[in-house]
Amino acid sequence: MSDLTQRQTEILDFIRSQLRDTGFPPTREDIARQFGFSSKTGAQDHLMAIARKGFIELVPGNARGIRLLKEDELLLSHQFELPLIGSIAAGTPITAETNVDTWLRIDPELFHPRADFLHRVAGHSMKEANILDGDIVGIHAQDDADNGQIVAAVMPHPKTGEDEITLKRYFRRGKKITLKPENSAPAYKPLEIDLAPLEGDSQEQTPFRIAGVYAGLIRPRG
Amino acid sequence: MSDLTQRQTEILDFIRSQLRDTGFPPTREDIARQFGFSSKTGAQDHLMAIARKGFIELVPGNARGIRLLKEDELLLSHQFELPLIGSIAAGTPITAETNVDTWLRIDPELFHPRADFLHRVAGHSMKEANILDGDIVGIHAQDDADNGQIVAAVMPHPKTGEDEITLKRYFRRGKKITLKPENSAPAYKPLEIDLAPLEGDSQEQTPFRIAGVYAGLIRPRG
DNA sequence: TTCTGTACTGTTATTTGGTACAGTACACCC
DNA sequence: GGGTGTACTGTACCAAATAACAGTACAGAA
Repeated sequence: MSDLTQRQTEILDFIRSQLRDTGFPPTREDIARQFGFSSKTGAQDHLMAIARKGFIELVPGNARGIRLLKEDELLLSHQFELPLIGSIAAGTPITAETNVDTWLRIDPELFHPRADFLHRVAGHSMKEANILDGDIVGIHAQDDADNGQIVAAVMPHPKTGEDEITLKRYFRRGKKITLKPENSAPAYKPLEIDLAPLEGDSQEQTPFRIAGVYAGLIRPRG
Repeated sequence: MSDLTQRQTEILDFIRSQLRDTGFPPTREDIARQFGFSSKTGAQDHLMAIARKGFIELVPGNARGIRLLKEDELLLSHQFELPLIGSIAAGTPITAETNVDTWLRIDPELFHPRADFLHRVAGHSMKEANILDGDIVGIHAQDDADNGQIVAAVMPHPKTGEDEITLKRYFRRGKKITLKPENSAPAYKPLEIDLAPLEGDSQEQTPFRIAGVYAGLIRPRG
């Protein structure tokens, strides 16, 4: 299924907003007026292109005969849902389909900052930050962080070598990064990373990156 | 606001079903055809009656210019939402409209047991159960609890006398109930309630009831 | 008894709206 | 260089749809 062009997306959005505001779809003339076309044929052409790409259905001979398709997914699934990310397949972006375990119906805007994905915490390394084993944390995607923030770090598992997400408190001083667990038990040791040896080395993959910052959590059991 | 007649209800239902099925409202002719009228004026008369009674709005000069009113609740129907309960008006059930501060888009089934409503925690009395000030807890509505469970208890505030929700760990031994905060600081003292004097006393209001059991939480900030 | 509201039929005027045809211009791909 | 797709303008026709006017019939309330 091909994608919509910029203009076609604008027009589809206008149809959506008209449906929301007025309760019925716009006419060709409504669309032409909205976008400053002097002829309704312009609108018609766009509608036929959008229909051909499968985003709407045009009902011939019916005034305002525009039916939105694939809106169930948009309205029910993705607008108010967040992907739960488990393990991360090599070379894929975090939120790639393959990494999504499931979608949970939670409004992303509930978190501050807004959550872009979720991750289920395993283990007790952040216990003293009140993040417990089994909690589902909301992560706001960004590739940098301030000192002292809790970040979702992506790095290979020491044994399996597979990329995984871990939560740690982030500190940076010059080229030295410290990822600190929030558990004072001796088993939990801060991780020190020196960026210096990696500089200019385009072959070697940086073994660590920030996927985002901690934005809150859900604890699904009483 | 007067009620609709049988026929008007049928016609309003037809408009709803057309909107659901086709994505846009019917014309006067669609309605006439559906109900076997030989003239579209019949449909028009009904529409004007339904509009006069406030159930729809007719947009003059617009084909299919029928707008459903009072449909918001029906459409987004709180299916994947939970009410956030603040203070509780005297003599109302917990989840009564008046007690609902807002609706949050969270799937009730995310919690175990299923959450029926949410409550925002104020204060640090449950700190050692890892429930912090500002957390939003999910509550599964039930009027009893097992020993050691965390419950949402409803009782009058000691100063204002207004009913409010507090979280406490619940213990019962015979007629004696203990509501225990999870904070070992000396300011937080267990509350002892003796049910015995209340028995058979129908005049006196029981000053405490269980609204439900703790089913998990959301922490909306990083 | 009259008035008001519901529930229609029948006809007609007028506007709204869909759609076809003929162009122009630009960008990208092979 | 030709083909295809996008992004429009401009004209025109005609079916779709609204809306107004004139009725009929019945039922319940004042």
